[in-house]
Amino acid sequence: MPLYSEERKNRILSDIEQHGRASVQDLVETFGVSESTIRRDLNEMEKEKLLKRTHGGAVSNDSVNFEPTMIERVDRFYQEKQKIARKAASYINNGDTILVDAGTTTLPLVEAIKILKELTVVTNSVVHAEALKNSPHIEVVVLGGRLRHETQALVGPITDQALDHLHVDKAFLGTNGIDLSGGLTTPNIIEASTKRKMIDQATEIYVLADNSKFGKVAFAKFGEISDLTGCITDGEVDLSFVEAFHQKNILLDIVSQQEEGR
Amino acid sequence: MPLYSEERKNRILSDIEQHGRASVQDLVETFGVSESTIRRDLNEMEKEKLLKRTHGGAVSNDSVNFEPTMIERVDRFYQEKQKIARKAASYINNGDTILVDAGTTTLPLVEAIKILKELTVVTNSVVHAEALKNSPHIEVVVLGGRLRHETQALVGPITDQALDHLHVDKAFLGTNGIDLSGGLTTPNIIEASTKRKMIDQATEIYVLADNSKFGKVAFAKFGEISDLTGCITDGEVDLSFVEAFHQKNILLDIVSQQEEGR
DNA sequence: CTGATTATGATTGATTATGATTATAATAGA
DNA sequence: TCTATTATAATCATAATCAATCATAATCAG
Repeated sequence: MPLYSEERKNRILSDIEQHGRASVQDLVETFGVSESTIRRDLNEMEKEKLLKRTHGGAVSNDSVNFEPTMIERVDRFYQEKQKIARKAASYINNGDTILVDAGTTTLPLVEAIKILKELTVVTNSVVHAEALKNSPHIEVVVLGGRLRHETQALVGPITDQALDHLHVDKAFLGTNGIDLSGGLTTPNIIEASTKRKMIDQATEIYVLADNSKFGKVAFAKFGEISDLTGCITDGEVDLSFVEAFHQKNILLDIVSQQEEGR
Repeated sequence: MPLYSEERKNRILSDIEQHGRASVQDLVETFGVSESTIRRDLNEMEKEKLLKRTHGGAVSNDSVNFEPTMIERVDRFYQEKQKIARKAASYINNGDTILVDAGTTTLPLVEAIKILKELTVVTNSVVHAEALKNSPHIEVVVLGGRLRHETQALVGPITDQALDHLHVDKAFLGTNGIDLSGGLTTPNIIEASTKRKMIDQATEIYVLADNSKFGKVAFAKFGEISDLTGCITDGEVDLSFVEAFHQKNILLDIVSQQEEGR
């Protein structure tokens, strides 16, 4: 179902306010409309002083957006994560029940799935839940648990226990390390336990990992590569991984790294 | 059975508020009337500021500027709630494990307790958890559950089940109605169930209720006044309540209305 | 009853949203 | 710098949607 221009503009605006900027190309992909439409939207909103137009996109006009360095830091790999997230979103269908792990890599995913309907999203992240709080057509289920201040993730026995009683079609996890022998790893042992549980409770398991995670092994292991249904990443992936994934019949989806702006 | 136009308009409005949007075509099919009629309805309701018209349909006026309305709602009795919250905070000691119910009345409470140390805060609100995310000396536990978009509260079986395994020293609840015979009530039956569970799992139970809640009875009951340890409120409370609370030996803490300037 | 009012549906020319195209402008790379 | 690439505004075509209008039927007042 197509969005009305009002809705689209609202989402563009919140996207820009959240991330400081947006490119025409990304918005085209996000909303599935033409460049003309996006440009018209941006120009109209600029007239209303809601944002500032730039070549290739627009930036936030809001004085609320302090500290350009902060935006920069958050946005460091924003483009890559955005692309990975959009690709991951393409695996999701209307009516699915999905599980979205906490983490900065999966956060753009919940942004990307806002346009879907009749979706049930289970998450162990307060931030992800907040991002979906104004999407009335998406059923949001938050796993309980102890809030880890470091990662804003909910972890621990309450989380694992909540997962016990749930089963989802697809799980989308982040990881700190993905290695052929070391498997899937993360620095925190309690988060690893929760991630493991997520794998157990999902039919299909996808990992979102930018290419810097490949070949890395962190402290706590939460799964093997063979546990996966697929992995979505970007950039150059070592041939050994490509072969190993192919041999195990695991999907390896690599989004192109064509850079833009800045 | 033909609908009267008023009835149709009401249903269109609730449809839009529920789903955030509606298309002329869908409404035509839903109500079996012509496009002209639907457009007239929508235009009239737009004049009354009940919704926002778009090409092809209409979107909710609330969801478009959800943020301001939410802030507005929070701010409505902000001064009063602030005072009630500060008073409630005085019942909390370092080292306590407390439960804070979702709601606009209890939100200032978590702001007020940030200064305390060694506190464990259990909450069923994503918003409350977010407010505490940068307080590393406070252990935050989020109850899981389905996110109710209307109140941003987590409710349902997952929430209740998470509560099963917890016990807290003090619970701080909001309520929509507090009445001598009607007890404690709230409009939503699922939220009532969660509130009931909270009462069961706490040693001391406090209700935060501004004076407009007294004598009100909402749809779903979650407890009796005799369940309470105390009630913190403001303004003028009817003498019958004062006597009843005194007789049941329940604390009734009334913060004065013109305390501190502004 | 009659005439007025109201709600509705049908018709139609006008308006809007959108995508495609193209010549121009801005940017990046050599 | 100059050139290639990319983004842009301006234009046009088209399909969807709309407002305005009129006709009809139901309802209401007297």
